[in-house]
Amino acid sequence: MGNEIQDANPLIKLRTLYQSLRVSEQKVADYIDIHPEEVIYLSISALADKCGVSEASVIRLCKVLGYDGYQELKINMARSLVAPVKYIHEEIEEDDDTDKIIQKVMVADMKAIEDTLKILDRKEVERAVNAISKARKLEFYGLGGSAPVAFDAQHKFLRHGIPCIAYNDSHMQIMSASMLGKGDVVVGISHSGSTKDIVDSLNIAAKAGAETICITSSEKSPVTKASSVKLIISARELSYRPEPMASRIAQLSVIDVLSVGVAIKREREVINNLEKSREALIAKRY
Amino acid sequence: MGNEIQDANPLIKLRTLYQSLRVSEQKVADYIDIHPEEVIYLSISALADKCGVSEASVIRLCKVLGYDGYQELKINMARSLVAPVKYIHEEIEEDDDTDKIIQKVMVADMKAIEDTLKILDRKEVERAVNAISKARKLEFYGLGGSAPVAFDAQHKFLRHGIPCIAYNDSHMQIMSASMLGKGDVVVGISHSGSTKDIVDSLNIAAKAGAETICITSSEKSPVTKASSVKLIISARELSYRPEPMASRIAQLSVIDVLSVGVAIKREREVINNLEKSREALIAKRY
DNA sequence: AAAATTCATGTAGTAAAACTACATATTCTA
DNA sequence: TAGAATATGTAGTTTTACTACATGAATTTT
Repeated sequence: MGNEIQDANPLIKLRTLYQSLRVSEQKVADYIDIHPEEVIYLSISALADKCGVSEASVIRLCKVLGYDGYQELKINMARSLVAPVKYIHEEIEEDDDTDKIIQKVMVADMKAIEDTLKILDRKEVERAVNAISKARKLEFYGLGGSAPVAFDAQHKFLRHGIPCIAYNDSHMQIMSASMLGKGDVVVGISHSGSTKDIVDSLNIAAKAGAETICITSSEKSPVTKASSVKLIISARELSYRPEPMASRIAQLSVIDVLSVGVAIKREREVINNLEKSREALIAKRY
Repeated sequence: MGNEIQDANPLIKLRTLYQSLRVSEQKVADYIDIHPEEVIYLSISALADKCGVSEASVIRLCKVLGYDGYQELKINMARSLVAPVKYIHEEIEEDDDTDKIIQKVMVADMKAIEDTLKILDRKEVERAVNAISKARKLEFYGLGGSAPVAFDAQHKFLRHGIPCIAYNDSHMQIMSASMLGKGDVVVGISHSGSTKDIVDSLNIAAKAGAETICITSSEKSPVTKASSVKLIISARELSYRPEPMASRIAQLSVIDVLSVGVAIKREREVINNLEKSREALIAKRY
């Protein structure tokens, strides 16, 4: 082991050194150049055979290229061969096959997180984490597609030992909001930022003295106006899907961020609480 | 040579099969997971030594992963390693600042989707889409952290006009499962793949004649055994968070895929149904 | 042009690596 | 606690990678 040039692309080296190679080595070089994909699965004897030369010549070639032996050549061949896949956001076409659909949908979901990562305001995240860490009571409000996000959040924070509840019933939301007070925290989740019931509940909660946080895709919207902490996510939806799918993924990722942020803040208690709930769940498993 | 799965990323395979590995194999898997760069230059005996197991165990691991032997594993490791992605999965440290936390958590979430994209079986997706498209009745079962995923799915498919319900109550799941019949479809969601109640419900549903689909991170697990269609997701969790977060993101992305897949299959009706439900919601907005 | 020298290549042998079959140990089950 | 099933290691075999050397071809020198 331990060669300095070992990370250079072997195929390129092969070509640059070609002229200085002996005839038998050139035969091997030729074969490798034409069948790189095959070579990485060949043994030295098999390759020598295919090229009509001796194993020794193959080894000599490896050394000339700067490798310690055939294994190292193969490994470096394999490394250089991978085609780095690029992920591009693409619209779904009606005649896409399953492969295409999987690719496009999942890439859109990834990009939603990537885009959100870029625009998410660090200061706002910090403010949200601080508020939640100290919360007496924590509530999540979501309707329709945002309801599962709210429940996901509830589940995460419950595990952290924070008194927490999620509502997807607008009446319950308003009722509960009116009973909040100082030190309580509400998180309203609305993709559009214009869900009337959520806005109402946030306003009521704020009036009652609670801290209001929103997660939304719309920077200037009724929901952001009604919130003191604004977590803005970004997601380019596939136009094929007229409803927000990618943004829900982004919302959940933001929940993850809050969850970890809070966890770190409450380190020690949290570790204990997680252990407790995990133990309680073991009986539910095989 | 000649294995069908050989192009899947071995590191990802390692993780999806981890739970089904023997202890000595897990030791090797751990080492590979932490030192992938080193392993591609190690001989089988050196690796066995470092892991404190026998060479035979290393070979067994290779075979479990679907390779013919250690050489093939190494080659495929090398091929998968090159991805010089700008986003790198990194563990959370206790003294990370907000910026770092946001970055690490969201990258972990993105990677979960990326990894899942790589291993998700196209054929299984197709089978799931076909079954759901024709389903008389569609049910989603999830408990704990998987419950929000089930509800998210319910929401999506309801919008597509498919009779659909999600349960996060194990009693309700079993009851409902027993009342299913031919033409009905059940989707069981379990990260670990070992949630007893979900497995029971799936078995009952299968006995009743329904098609059973699972979404899980564990390729060989009670849940996959109980399902005729297996959707395997991959997610490397941040060790800081002892519960699955990234995998839930991946699960949701798979739901998105199914949703779009089904939508395309049911093109015309779907568009109409979406219009209807959207109109019905407009009254709820400003 | 023959001898000497250098260089290219293959042969045969060796050490190590990869793999197999089996024996032993461990764990699970009844 | 016996028996079965499973997991793991041991020891032996085959294959691979590599080395040292021998042969032969090409080139140079006298």
